[in-house]
Amino acid sequence: MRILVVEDDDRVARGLLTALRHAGYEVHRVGTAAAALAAPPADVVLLDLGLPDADGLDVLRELRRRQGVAVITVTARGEERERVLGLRAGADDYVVKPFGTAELLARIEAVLRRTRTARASSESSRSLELGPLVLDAASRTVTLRDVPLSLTRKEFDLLALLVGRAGAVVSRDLIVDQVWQSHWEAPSRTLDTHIAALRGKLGDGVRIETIRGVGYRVTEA
Amino acid sequence: MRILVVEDDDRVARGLLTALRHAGYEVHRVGTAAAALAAPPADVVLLDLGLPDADGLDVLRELRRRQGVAVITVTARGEERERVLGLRAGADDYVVKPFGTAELLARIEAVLRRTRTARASSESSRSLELGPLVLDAASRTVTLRDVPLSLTRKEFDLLALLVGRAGAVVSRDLIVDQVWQSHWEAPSRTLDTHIAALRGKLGDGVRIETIRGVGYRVTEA
DNA sequence: CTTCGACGACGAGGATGCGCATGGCTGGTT
DNA sequence: AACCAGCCATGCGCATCCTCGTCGTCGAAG
Repeated sequence: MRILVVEDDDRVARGLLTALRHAGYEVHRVGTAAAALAAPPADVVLLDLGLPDADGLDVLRELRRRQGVAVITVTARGEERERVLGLRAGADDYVVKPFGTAELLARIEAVLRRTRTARASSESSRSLELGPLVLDAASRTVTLRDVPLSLTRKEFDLLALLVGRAGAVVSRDLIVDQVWQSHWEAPSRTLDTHIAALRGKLGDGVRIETIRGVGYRVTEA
Repeated sequence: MRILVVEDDDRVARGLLTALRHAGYEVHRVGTAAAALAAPPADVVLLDLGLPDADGLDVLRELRRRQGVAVITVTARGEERERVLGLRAGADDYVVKPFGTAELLARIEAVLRRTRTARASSESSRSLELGPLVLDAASRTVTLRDVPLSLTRKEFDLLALLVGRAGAVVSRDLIVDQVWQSHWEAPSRTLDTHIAALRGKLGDGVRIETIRGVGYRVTEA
């Protein structure tokens, strides 16, 4: 597993490299945004949002465009706005300075675990089918009986996850983990809302069953 | 087939090892509870409940937590209380000292026969079968003679546990431990209620026997 | 046969989890 | 600068499920 560290502070960077290499990763380090975009491909990018030569968010968006790379942002304490912007721009997770090695490694492993299936499937087929429903990951398009559907981002991610495990029950926890990163604790009706939206747009054609107390399951109608 | 013998008495242990090895089993022996839990995985554990360094029942419960291992308890004559407690804690069978080699081998084979299907299926697909009953863990679906059944959450968990150990007695305590975590103390008719619901939905086709004072056992009708 | 303990049947009460509608917020768009 | 689509939080209503008490019944032991 290769990790790219984008960090301008030499001291911080050196500590990171030592810890990560010690954990068995292959690590490269760059200090500028330009170098980050030019660096060899990695599986995970540790991105400091406080870079000198460019807005870290631009780097993040560009990295996000390249499929299959996971991004963890690094921000200084208190810069909550930066963190949120990072997540919205597509970061998979974040850590706040100062952070411990154990926490960082845990988050790296969690992100890798989350993105493994996505990465594996994105390298092989990239298109899912379930009866009259066809889902193309590359173009993020959905057709139902050859009629294109217009889904929002969350709706697409949610449907892709469910169709990817069609026939099996997908727990609410897992859905929140994958579609929304950072599993929030507070019970919320947000997931239900998106499920309802999907049911509305899919009409019949695909059934989304509720498994009370567990999660959801999609089956061919 | 690997057998783990947990026995502190050297003389008894030596006799067991000889007999079991002669019967063609691969046998390991430990003399303490701690060593038992640290030992390499086995298919059957012969557990002496009269251990010096810990309550044998604790060992039993921990072993039971590891799927696919069968446990036969060994107790001294007359310690009826121990035997019942052992069964309640999830033992598959028991022998009473002093016992003959023939009886022991017969019980081991019987236990292995009972648990084979459960072990094999748990390692391959996660779907359980018992005669006309098919239970799929991933989709949480149940069919009886190809007719889908609608079970509630507790009902499904309960049935899965029972079918997973089909043919063996599953103690009430163990059921409460697994299906409801945190064993409640107050005697309550909750478990009976769910058993009754299952019996109603399964009709014939599957028998759920009551073992008074111990637990339940499911068998093909 | 009697007695005792455990289980089965049943029926509320309460708890839980979900669907849905609404309103505020934010980032992107024209 | 104003607008708008998408997203998230909240609250209420409802259906379902779980729980638990009581009583009747049955099996086992003496």
